[in-house]
Amino acid sequence: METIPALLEQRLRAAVEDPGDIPLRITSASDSRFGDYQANAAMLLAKQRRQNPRVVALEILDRLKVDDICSSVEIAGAGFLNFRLRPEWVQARVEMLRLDAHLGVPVPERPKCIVIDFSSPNVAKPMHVGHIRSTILGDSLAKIAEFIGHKVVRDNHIGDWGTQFGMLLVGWKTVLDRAALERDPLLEMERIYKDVSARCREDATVLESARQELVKLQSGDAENLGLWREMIRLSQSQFDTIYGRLGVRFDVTLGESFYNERLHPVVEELRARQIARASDGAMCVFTDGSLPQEQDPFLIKDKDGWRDNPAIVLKSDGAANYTTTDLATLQYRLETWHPDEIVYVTDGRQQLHFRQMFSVFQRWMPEAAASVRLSHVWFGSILGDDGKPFKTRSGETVRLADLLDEAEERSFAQVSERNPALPEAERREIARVIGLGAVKYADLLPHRQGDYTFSWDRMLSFQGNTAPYLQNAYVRIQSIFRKLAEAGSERILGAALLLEHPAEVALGKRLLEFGEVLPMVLEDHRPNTLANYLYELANTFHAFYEACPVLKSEGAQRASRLELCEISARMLKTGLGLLGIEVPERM
RNA sequence: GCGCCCGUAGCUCAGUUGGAUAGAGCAACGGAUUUCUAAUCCGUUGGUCACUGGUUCGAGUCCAGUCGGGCGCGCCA
Repeated sequence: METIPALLEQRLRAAVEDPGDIPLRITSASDSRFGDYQANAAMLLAKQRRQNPRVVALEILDRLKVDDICSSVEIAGAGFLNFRLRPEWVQARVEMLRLDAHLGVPVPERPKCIVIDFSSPNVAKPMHVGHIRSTILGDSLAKIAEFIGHKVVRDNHIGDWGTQFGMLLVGWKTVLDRAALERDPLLEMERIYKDVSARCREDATVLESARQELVKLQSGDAENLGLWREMIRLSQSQFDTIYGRLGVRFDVTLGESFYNERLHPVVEELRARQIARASDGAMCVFTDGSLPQEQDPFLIKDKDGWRDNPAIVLKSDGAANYTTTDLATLQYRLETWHPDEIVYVTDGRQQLHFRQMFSVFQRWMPEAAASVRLSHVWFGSILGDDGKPFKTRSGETVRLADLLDEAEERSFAQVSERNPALPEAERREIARVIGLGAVKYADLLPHRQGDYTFSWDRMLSFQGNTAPYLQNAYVRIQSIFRKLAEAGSERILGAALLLEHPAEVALGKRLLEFGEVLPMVLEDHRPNTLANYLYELANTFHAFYEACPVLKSEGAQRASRLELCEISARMLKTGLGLLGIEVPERM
């Protein structure tokens, strides 16, 4: 189904004689007093043609044929074209929307293949609050892309290789507490890592033994490989528990180690093509001078002027590092899935790394680079009330499992207070849906590039722009349907819609906007736009709910209002689902 | 020092890619309920969009500079 702006743009295009490169865009009206949609094209055209904008607008208006869609088109202000939709046309569109399993979202002409690289926890470390944004954001983008109709590959690029395993192996062999490992494998692995890491700083012999264990692992020593696999297995099982709770799944989980045999060929190619060269015993990629100095990721300025800031692809000890791993991974993904886009969901501190990596890729495989979009989707940090990075009271990093537990506990206390009569099992389930929903929504609501302040009270509030508020809108609709069933009334399926009351028309228009919003959300990788839309939808629904009694109305009006409820519920459930948030049937 | 990001109501945040008189929520105050879940809705108060200049019909948005904050800057990822 086409969106309304798309339809109006077609009409506008037919009415403009020579648009040139002026975008004939239709946007929602900035103020509902002006109408429903507006076009600014006349002002842009007037500027280019050096004409009076209102005269240009008048010319367009003269040729514009939208009588079937709009009750009025007016010229206002400096040359705005304001479109007001016919209520009966809105009604017909909502009828179409009701039959559309895609909820008004246009189907892409050519579905893309999108690889999404997100979450990426490290083996032998507990998942902590730092992983939540990547996990939730990446999962939401994957769900949105899939819903729109693209093919999605969810790829968990876990950190399962690197120098830390030398220390972990030393710790495993010398200070491992089996009972503790049994109870909480990741906590124990973290403990032995910290233990050995601390001793390495004080004792060179420990550092040396860690180095030797690492060399043994890398050269295929059977015992160390076995222990390494055991660490991965234990870690993966903990990851799976968390992902299960969050409702997150992956299509592939290929850790860094998967790319080991591809690393040296990558370095060799870069060297052979003179993209990389030796420097201080390492292989490095330097600037090719194709960009202005300020924009060049391989240059940096200090007191003495511009100096090199190379990307290291092979360390002086002969080991490759993450730039190389990422390049090998990129090569593998191109060969395996031929994606149109690869999305990397990480925190903002890695911006320079990705700019360098993308740039090396461009120089290494220019033809492939021209056909794939590489998107570094980065996000800010989570802060505590004090404005500093979010930590526990004792100053530790917050473990993700603990955070989710606390969300459910706090939510359970709320639900129990409000609805003590419900059986405990049901209160637990409601608390799970609300608690996890609140955490996810709080994370997805702010613009992802800013830091945001974590607050239990705010995210769990039933007032304002929160998950519980949105879930409540859905629950109220379900309550209507429950009452209907209890009264033994039959719902007339597929009854005609009658949008008469202004609140009904407003709700209809709002429902039709979903299809406009969702493609933008994916294009900009910004689920917060969807969150804001859903809030507006819930708000508009509540206004309808107040103004238009459903069960107390009669006949065709009642049947129509029930249909509006049904579509609203479906859209709320689907929309929240795309944010990874479930809805309860009662709360 | 250089780069990236941020600075919008007392607080937490939006702002449809340059549009019309800058919007929500919380907090404060005032209304609406024999309820379809008031877990809601309606209203009032609250602004030098950090500052200065520039670009143009038009700037919170783009450009330059200043102030303030976060992050990053050769062998961690």
